[in-house]
Amino acid sequence: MPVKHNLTKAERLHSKTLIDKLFKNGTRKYSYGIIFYNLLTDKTLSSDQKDVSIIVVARKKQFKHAVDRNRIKRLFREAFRNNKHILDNLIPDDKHLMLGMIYVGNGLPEYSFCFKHVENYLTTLATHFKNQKK
RNA sequence: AGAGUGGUUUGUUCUAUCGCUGCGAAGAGAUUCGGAGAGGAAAGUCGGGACAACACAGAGCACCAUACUUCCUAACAGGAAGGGGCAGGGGAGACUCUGUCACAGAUAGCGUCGCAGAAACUAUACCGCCGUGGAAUUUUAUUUCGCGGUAAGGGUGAAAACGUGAGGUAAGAGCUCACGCUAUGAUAUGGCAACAUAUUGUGGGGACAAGCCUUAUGGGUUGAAAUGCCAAAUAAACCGGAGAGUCUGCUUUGCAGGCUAAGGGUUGCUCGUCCGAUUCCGGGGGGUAGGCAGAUAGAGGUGCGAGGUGACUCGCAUCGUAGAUAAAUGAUAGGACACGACAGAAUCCCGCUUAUAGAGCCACAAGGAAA
RNA sequence: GGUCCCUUCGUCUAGCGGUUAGGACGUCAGGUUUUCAUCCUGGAAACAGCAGUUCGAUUCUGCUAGGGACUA
Repeated sequence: MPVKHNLTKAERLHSKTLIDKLFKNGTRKYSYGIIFYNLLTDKTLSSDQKDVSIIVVARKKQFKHAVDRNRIKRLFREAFRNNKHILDNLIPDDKHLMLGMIYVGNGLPEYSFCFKHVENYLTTLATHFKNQKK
């Protein structure tokens, strides 16, 4: 069975209040120049979103050119798109998972780098949810 | 021959799979199909507009901008052509070529010109030059102390009352004259004009206006986080300041009306003007932070023809060309070549400035190294 | 997106076009002390960059770079 690799608008975080909540209350993890945030909320708060939604951040102070910021966001979105099947059917039905990624590494990342670290993070999250279900 | 510098034009491409944002079609829907999808600078936000909101009887002041002329443009601190200055080159010369210039006014006024120097602005007397009075030395003469004249010579400085020659004088001086330089007025000729040339009159110490300023011209303020509509939500909380006087009517408290006035508007100030008691102004707090419009066909591009020295304008034909809202162009695999620079739309447009690998074209050529 | 402001020793700051660019803290050297601290003396150390105006620019003007503030 082929896995779907879509990334629609509903899977991207765009509400300002939810973003503020994520970066204020979310659990934080740092690895290899990437800061990950995740937060589970009730689905009623974000009715138009799907089960999982993400946001990618590249700081303007660190990356002066808009070209570089766009590139980083695209690479991380691509990495998430190709790895999000790991979390399929693991989120509770009444909950909604928000993910945030801030890239603070030096220089522009390679795609293989992004792919590897996003995959690692998602698998750790997946094992965490599996344990919770049991 | 090549490396280099400056200007200008251009600014990788093909196939497959997965994926993103609008649009169109089909479908009850999930979804499927078709087609479109960053730049010459999208950047800086330096000018100017379009558009929108608010304001606007009027006058004065302040503030800001511009500054050789004519033209182009919707407009501009932009552009074109011309004029002038400066620098450099060529030429025996007449002259010519190239580059560059924020290029109105210093004879409206104020201010500044450090150090050095005698003196730095109604100029100045340190040395020197000349005249003259006194003293010393035995006289010619020299030295010295005063008074007066002088800007030729000296040295200082970025800058010291125009240069050369003659006259003139005690010595000198545009003090006078000739020639020249320069400022300005008048006339004539050429040019739309800036200006140029000629004749003639008057005059002669600067510099700085990217110091204040003067003159002329122009400028209402704020910018898509503007603005309009819908939905949701709420607070007439609290603090500070001002809430005065007088007249009339009703039935005492009080209420209503008029006048002056506090206050407010006139988007900097003053006058003026308008509003002016169910209070006004300021601070501060609470809620919401979603959607639609604005928003992509426009001072549009391309080609041809005509006009103009040119910027540009006119006519005809033709093209359909991003529209997101945490924000769309990416990833993987495989080829081609020069191995891909600067760099990503956020209301739109015109300019300017800055960045830019490689390739094409044009111009420039100093010094060094190698053969 | 828009409107503005600021860059001076290592840090915080003064600076009327002509200055040896001043001060404080820090730093270095010497002295004082048995030694350290304090104290005393002395030194090094800066105008963000590039052009223009001017006899002369940290100061005035333009461009570039960096930093900051405000704005529903």
